[in-house]
Amino acid sequence: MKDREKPRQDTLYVASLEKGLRILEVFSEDKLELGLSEIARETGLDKSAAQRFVNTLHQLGYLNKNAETRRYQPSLKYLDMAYAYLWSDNLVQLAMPRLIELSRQIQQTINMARPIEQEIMYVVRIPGYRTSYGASVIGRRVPALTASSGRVILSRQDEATIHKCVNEWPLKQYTPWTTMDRGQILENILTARDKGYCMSLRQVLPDEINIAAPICTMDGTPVAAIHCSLPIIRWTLEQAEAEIVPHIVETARSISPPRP
Amino acid sequence: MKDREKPRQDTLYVASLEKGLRILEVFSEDKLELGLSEIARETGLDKSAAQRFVNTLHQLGYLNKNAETRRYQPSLKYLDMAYAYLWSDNLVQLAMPRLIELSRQIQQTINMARPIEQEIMYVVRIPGYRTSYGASVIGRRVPALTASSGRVILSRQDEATIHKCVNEWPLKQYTPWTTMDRGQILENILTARDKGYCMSLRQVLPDEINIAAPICTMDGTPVAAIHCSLPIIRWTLEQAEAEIVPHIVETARSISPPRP
DNA sequence: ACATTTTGTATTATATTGTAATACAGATTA
DNA sequence: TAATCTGTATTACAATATAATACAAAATGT
Repeated sequence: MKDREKPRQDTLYVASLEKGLRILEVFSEDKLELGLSEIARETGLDKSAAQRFVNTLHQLGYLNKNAETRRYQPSLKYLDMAYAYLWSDNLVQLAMPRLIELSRQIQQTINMARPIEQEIMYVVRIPGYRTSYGASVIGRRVPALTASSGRVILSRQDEATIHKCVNEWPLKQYTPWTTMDRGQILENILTARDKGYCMSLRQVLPDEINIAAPICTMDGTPVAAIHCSLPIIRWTLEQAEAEIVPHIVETARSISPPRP
Repeated sequence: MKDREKPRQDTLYVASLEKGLRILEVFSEDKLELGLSEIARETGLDKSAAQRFVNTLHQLGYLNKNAETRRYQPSLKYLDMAYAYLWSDNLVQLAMPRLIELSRQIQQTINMARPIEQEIMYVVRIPGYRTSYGASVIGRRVPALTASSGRVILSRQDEATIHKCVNEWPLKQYTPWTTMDRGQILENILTARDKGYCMSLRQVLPDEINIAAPICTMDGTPVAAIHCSLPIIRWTLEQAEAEIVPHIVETARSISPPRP
């Protein structure tokens, strides 16, 4: 916790709330269950502060306490937030029936993602046959430059923005084949811009082909993307292009949000 | 906001955190976008407090602000919580591949739910053909007595508990056919106890048959349930019993968690 | 089995932090 | 056009959250 962002020394800023939320946020894929000291360490709070905030969150029902180990875990209450979000995002609401229909048509895993900062986040996941657990969980973030959805969203920005982002945004190596060369990524994005969809190979999961198409508002601003995952052993790029791409592109096109 | 629960006048309790979380929680199915005054009204906070907390949540990125209307909405950050929860719940992790396999086998909507207080909450939803939006969103809560999953979970409690819950827990009328008679509900639960699964008709959605089976720990404690939804126009109870029930029951049985 | 460290819990005096009152401006409505 | 209803900004004040303790209970290593 070296570089603490100071969030404005404002009288309208409630620091206690931030600290409490830092604790809620600390739980993640590799921090599933934490003790008081670990929480203090990970959040940069001192022991007393951690004690008070964890206590509060426990009393409010956000953290479950394992009586034996005295360690804490996120509770079901975390999902209340997901529910609130999913209802308030009318793009998701609009898209859902079409995504279900699409998954039925092509019988493959379908995802919808939205850009957030320099990443994309999965907001809808309809698992196909043999979907891995990680690939079926909503809320997952992947660097925009690595995910086909992120690339296809970027491809709808103006060229200056594209170059800037390709050069500056973070990358993450998920598989031995994840492209770490920014030149290649740029090429992939420019191809996507011309074709209207993005195809990528083994970027996040080792055995997958991904095909993504953008969802834009009326004025052309990209606000989301849908993509499907194909097992690489059963599909060639040509097959995918012929049989899958038209469905993805058409479904994405059919989802034009009422409001940006 | 008449009956405010006082959460213990404890020096280890941070009231500011609670107030901030009250704001995060206020957004829901019918409160999708709120202005400052509305938030103040709904949470019982005064205008100044609402101002400070909303401001903080906005700066932290939890609330998106519509610049024109000056109203607030839950942001994508809400889904970070869902991600953290879903990874920390190893029952969900264990169940997911089997639920996917099940949905492939019977080609119907599959859900998994967990009990929380007097309700059940959907934690996994695998949509089938023509699934409505509300039926595909995780985090949804339904009174345990109304949902087939809730009833089948209750059916694994001891008889005294069953009677107590059936008499005291809340009901909610979702359709004209939702059972509001507690005697009938008790009967349904006792049948479920004997048969090992629960079948219910038009309880939450008007055109659905539901079949639920419990997931229990090694010592028999019910901790979750899975259930499927069948369109009532295409299935009779007899068909469902013959073709669907064995799959649901077997899948539920096969999911025995490593830890309670 | 023991000593040692780490972790969780409880209590306090202190001032920092959040508070509520107020005022004003921009929207919205009548 | 007047009258509300909003959102925003600024203040002096004190209640609230704070960090420093100390102790107990586990976990760890020898």
